[in-house]
Amino acid sequence: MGGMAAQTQPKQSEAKLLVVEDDANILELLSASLRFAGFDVSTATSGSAAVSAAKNTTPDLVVLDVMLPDLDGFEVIRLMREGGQRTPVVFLTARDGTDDKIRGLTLGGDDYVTKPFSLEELTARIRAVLRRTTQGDEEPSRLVFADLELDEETHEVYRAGQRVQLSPTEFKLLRYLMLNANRVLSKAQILDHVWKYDFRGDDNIVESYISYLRRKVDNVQPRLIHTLRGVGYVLRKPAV
Amino acid sequence: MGGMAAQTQPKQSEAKLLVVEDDANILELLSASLRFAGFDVSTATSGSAAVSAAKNTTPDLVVLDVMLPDLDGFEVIRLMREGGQRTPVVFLTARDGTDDKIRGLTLGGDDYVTKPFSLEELTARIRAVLRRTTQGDEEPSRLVFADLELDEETHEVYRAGQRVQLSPTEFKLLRYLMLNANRVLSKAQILDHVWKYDFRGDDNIVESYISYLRRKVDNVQPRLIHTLRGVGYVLRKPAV
DNA sequence: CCTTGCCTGCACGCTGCCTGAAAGTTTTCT
DNA sequence: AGAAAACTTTCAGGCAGCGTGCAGGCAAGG
Repeated sequence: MGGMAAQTQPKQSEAKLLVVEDDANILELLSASLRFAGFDVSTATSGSAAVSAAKNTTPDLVVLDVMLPDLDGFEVIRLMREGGQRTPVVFLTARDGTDDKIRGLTLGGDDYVTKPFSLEELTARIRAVLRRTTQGDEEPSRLVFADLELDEETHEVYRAGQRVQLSPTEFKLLRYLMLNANRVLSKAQILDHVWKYDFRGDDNIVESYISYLRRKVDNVQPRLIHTLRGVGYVLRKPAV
Repeated sequence: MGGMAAQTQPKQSEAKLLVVEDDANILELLSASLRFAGFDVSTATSGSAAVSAAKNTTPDLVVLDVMLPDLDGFEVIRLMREGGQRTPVVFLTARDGTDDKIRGLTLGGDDYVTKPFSLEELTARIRAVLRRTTQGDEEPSRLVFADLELDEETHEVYRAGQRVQLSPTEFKLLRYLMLNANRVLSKAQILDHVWKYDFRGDDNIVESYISYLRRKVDNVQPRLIHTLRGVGYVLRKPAV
């Protein structure tokens, strides 16, 4: 089921990202999918390379693994900002026990995501940080499709004006559907984006969550979540 | 239905700050978060640099480490004021010894914070000093959300008109929640802002204090402190 | 009619969260 | 200074919500 599926994410983008990660597999995963999402991505595989890359390319945001072979993430940031750069950061951190270093990562409008993460989650954080730190631009945090509304900041969801409570996975799935409204998404694609990259389960879980979502947010007319047998799912208004 | 969208950081000011600190990590911590809080921050890493920076940039307030490699903080202030500047100061000081000298200086409307400090505490002091020294501005010292009131100067808290006694940490946590009302705060974020930067404990302490706060200030309807499982906490009026 | 893919109820185990209580620390009082 | 009180931090038990797999049933398409 692995395959990475191509699609152009709608908007918010053209932002320049610098992705810093020493694990080649994860770096490839990240740069490929962030490019598809519409970002202008450059990469580095060490802290010192990251610092000089940041000087040359002046990215709008840095995706930065805190655990690097040479410098750690904090040093990288300090050096970058010593040079007068105010670049916001989304840190990548390991989730394991001895995570002493996981302090101060949310300061200055920055944020972090723990490994393993889902691409949905990472891109959501990136969007949120860009929204916060890019002034004047005022990218809305509220996704709207038909009478369905989802607020990325407050995690509130409404259908036909009614508040609906969603679990974290339900929320991520719905956000992914809404960001890709009118686009058909295969189960493999959904699994690749909404579930963590180390998930080794079965497609059926997507069916389950589609089912949950239908019960909670698609129990009124018009139906918005549609099944395309043998192909996937799509969020769209019924055919005219 | 939905909440009121878009809030910007409590940015009380756009006030110009000069931050003087020789430890690179702490300087980065301070400048990043004070900038995000809406201040216009410039920095210096030595006493002599601070004096000339103060002459050039004429800050509204100086955040000043008393222990510096060349001059100490008192010298810095003396030189600055010899030049006719009467800039207010928030000192950063180690917990031991020289308290006496500082006590004297707080009489002029200045204040001090002992290391290690929490960002909540530092920004609260900065706001308080600016409030005192900036005339006419009339920044209120009283935070109000629904029937919850918190006075930053007297440290009094009321819920539904009833006086409530809070411990220092409870007070700081509630103030942080109120300053960020309607914004979802992760436990990591709360830890980063409300607890001292050298705290090496775990998230559970945030849960404990949320629990204490609920018992003291959120034991009546409507409930204002809400848990978002897997995401964080938020202070808001219940959904419509 | 049969095949294939999808839907959904159910059950199990896990995770995140809440809270009481104990231990450790700081502050206040005498 | 010593004792008492207040506060902070940790630990552990309990609980509800959640993620996941399974299996029986249903619908669509040939």
